[in-house]
Amino acid sequence: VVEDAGSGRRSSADHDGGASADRVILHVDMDAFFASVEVLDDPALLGLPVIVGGAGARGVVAACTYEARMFGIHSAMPSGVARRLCPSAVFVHGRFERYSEESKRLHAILDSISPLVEGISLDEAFVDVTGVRHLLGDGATIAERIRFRVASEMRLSCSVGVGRSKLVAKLASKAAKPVADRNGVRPGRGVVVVPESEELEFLHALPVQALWGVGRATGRRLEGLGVTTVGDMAALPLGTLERAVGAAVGGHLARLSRGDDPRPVVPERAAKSIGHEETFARDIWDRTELHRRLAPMVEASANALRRSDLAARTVSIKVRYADFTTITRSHSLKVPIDAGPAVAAVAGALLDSVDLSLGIRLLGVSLSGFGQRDRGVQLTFDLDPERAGLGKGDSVGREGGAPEQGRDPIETVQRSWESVSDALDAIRARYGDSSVGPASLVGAEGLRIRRRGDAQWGPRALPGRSEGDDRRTTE
DNA sequence: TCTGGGGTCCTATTCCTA
DNA sequence: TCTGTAGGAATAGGACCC
Repeated sequence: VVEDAGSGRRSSADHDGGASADRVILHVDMDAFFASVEVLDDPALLGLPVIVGGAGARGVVAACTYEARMFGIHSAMPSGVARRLCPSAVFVHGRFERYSEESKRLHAILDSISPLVEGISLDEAFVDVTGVRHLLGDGATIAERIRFRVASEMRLSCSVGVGRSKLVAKLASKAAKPVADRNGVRPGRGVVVVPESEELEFLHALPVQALWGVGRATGRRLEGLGVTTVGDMAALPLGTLERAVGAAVGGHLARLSRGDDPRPVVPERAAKSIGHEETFARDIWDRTELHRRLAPMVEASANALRRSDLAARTVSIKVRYADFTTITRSHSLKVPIDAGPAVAAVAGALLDSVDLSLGIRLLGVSLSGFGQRDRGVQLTFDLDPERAGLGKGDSVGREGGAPEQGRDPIETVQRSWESVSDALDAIRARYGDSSVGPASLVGAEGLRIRRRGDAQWGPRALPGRSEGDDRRTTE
């Protein structure tokens, strides 16, 4: 492991360019993670078909137990379909915070194994163990050790794939998982090791959809070429593949199909965007109402931005119409912003440019184009306050000093709210999220600042019904 | 069957500027 | 000053992942 002097970041590519034949990468994947945590916390659920996700008409399945999978239920399936397939299923609205806790425990275990751990989501991670084999044994031994520790310390189960690359490790962990179908649940192997000598045989037998990057659209296009397995793809001329799916994706897939995947395990990836979005229980046509729904998402996003010590140049909104067509509108500023009112001004203007006549099903806001927060004093060459655009008697705060004249109005909003935002953050850090915030966010139950995962799996209430509050529901 | 919320990455087009 | 061009940035959409 080599420390990169520039970024201070380490990665497994530093060994020898990443393509080494003796790399050993583990992919650790928790089994039915969210659902397993729910069963862990409520043993009465043991052995039942449990679905974590939105129970409302517009909800989807986030995770489910293997007992639910026996009915054909899987993640991302509309909840209505899941309920039809298994009317006796127990729906549980997920608890993001709780899963985050368990995820931290998983990462603590993995971090104690190797410094090269790359989290993919709450429930999976890559671990490069190339450099720790002399201490802990070969890949299979380390994989078994991880499974043992997850079982004994977390009382949960996981599957581990071992291979020379991320691609193979990931597919191997999938092969290690339990399988559920109409005939019942068959336990998985737990650990699957794919040695280099068996790599191509293992890969080529898989359907193309198994490859990371091949979803429904790409899968259909490949099927048009008669390509259904990874082996078919490896046999396809590169030009044909590139014409079918584009140069970048085509080249990438061609390499993967030959087992060529030098991507390193990179700990601590920096975020590139932060945002919130919400599907409404009923479509909304009213512009004022949409602005009202946008406000908490903007406030939460700006808040998250500042917590990460970032500011964003680009503000985007996303609108999904009743017919499911989705559009985005974005605006980039000269100066990065992080104050809620500045973001609100841009997002609000973008929303005003959108036609609402079809009815809006989903609204979201996203911030990107990150730069560091700039709280320094903006110097001006013009020291005469009159000519610098500052009226006589204007008080100049620590962020003041730059001329207001010619400045982007959004930048003016940003500058004037910076101190307030800092004060809000300080108060929230000390007294909690609901201690202070914009008056526009005060609702029936007081002030509530949104957090990631608050609206994870769709609106809770079914259209036409009152808001349901029980976390657990069955029909 | 009717589709969530958090993201990343790629591509095509348009706009701006040198 | 006008025009053509090329490259980069901005914008929008779409595919994909968990």
